[in-house]
Amino acid sequence: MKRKIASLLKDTLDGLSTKGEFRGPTEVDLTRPRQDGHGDFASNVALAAAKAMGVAPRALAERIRAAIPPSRLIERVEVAGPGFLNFFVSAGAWRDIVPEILGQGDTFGYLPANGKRVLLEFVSANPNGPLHVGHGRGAAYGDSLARLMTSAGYTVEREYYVNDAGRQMDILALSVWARYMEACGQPVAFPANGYRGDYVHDIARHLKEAAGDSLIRPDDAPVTGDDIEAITDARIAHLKAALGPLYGTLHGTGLKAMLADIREDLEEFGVRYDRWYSERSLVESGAIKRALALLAAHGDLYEKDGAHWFRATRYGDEKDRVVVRENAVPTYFASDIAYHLEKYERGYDHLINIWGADHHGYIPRVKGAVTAMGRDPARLEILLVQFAILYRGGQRAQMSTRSGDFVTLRELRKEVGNDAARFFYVLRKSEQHMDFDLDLAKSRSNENPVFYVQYAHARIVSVFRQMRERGQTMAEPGASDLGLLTAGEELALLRALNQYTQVIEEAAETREPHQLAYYLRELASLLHAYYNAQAFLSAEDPLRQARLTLLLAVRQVLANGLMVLGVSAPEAM
RNA sequence: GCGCCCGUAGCUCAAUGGAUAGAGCAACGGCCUUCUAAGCCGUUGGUUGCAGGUUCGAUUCCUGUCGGGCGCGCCA
Repeated sequence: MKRKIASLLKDTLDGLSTKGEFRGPTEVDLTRPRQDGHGDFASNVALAAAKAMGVAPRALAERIRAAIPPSRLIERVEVAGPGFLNFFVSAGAWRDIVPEILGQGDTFGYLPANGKRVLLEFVSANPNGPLHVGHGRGAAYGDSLARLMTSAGYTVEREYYVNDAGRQMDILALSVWARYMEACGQPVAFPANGYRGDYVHDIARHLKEAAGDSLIRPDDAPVTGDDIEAITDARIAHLKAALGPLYGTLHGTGLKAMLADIREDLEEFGVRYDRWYSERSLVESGAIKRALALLAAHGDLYEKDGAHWFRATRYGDEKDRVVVRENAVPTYFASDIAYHLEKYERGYDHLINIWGADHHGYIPRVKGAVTAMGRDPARLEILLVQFAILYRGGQRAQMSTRSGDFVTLRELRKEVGNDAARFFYVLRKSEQHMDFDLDLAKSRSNENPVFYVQYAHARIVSVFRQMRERGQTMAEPGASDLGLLTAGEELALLRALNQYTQVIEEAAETREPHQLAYYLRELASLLHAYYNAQAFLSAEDPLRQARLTLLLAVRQVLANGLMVLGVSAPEAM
């Protein structure tokens, strides 16, 4: 609808321009006014152009108004305020959306494919513990964005980058080994910075069942000083030497167990990945060497203090960054450079990374490396999801994977259900710090707005259930006379239905799923008001048919919108 | 200290550079012999942290300042 009005206005302005009666912006800016009396759409062209033309805004607006040709779309156009043009759309034009929705069904709201391939990488949490509620926000946001962009015409692939190569995984292995030794009746000192969660015990038990006592070794690593990190590194090195090839079994057991847990958790949450991309595979394929060679060829690598450095300051970063350590082991950053190069080589039109806000300082170096390798950094979009600050019993709750003191995503899902959790997460825009009240989120109360939207859907289904119970029937939707829909609530609903496609498009382009969540709440609100104000089944026949047809369209849009957010549309509550 | 994000009603949050800044929850008053009351209708609630600037017009853009979060590893 907006597009139709905009083109009508644009044609008018073009006409005036050729007659020399208008000079101004060629792009037509059309907005939806907040206030009822200001029409359905408003344009500020007269305000914007008046100064340059040296005329009064209202007078110019009046001239434009007079030049707008009559159209069945428009009931009237008013000049208001300082010089706004307010368009009032005719009821008939609004009603056209109903057959369109019913004709397209589940695919209503899908924009034509735009041929663009997008890679969306999100969550990518280290597999050294279960996902917690902080990861849940990234998961809900990323998956909703993927669905949203799919609906907006993109071809989207979801990817999870598995950090299976680093020191953190060695620390998990060491932690599992310590618990394993305990389980074998040979307790050893638990690493000071090890992972203390219960899941480590579980993995250790499974390891004992599978490997018996074959991994028992004396805990006699030479330990000196009081540097916790150094002690841990020494123990890891010692354990690797003591276990030999069996270290791979230990490491692999921890990794596999955590990955399986994360994968199952996400799938139950409605998030399915197209690819789980292993960091280790980059080491093994030589991709890291290749990426570093590219940087070197570009003159952006140098040696200092026995390490290899990327000249990140050349690309706007605060300092240069190490890519190969003194001990010849590449850093995580080196893997990431190779990973991004590989993403570019796969030929996507656009790359999106969703990161936790704590990684924002990492952006300049990654973009810098990409630029240095001759790739266009503009094609890499990094979206940050702010932390959720957790409150439990009115107190801030600490979240630490190390200590094992955290609320898992699985626990939250079990308490509130997937629907409530997903909706709750995407109701806040991602860059907003979010206060997550666990007691509120876990209480299955009507304070959770997802029920409000789902109830609207269930209510409509229920009307049709009642209809059948009363022995009434509904004719083909196309046969009803929608012209009978003249009540205020009906026009409000029709207007809202006309907005849906626009909401999808804007939410996708701005990467803001919360826009859709708010829209659905608004649509649900209009439905509830309609429900309370008008009778459907007891209305006279032609009117009843028209109203039921409208309800079908509303139900369809609610269902489609909820689907994009990964939330179910229940038939009954 | 430097950098990034945020600051809007009692609480949690919206608001595409536009007109009188909106919802939900909380509080208060109404609405179930008729399609689900997880609902509806109404009332109360604001110096958009503060001070400047740009603009016909600023919650939105710019500068400064205060407050909160995060980052500034040869961790990932």
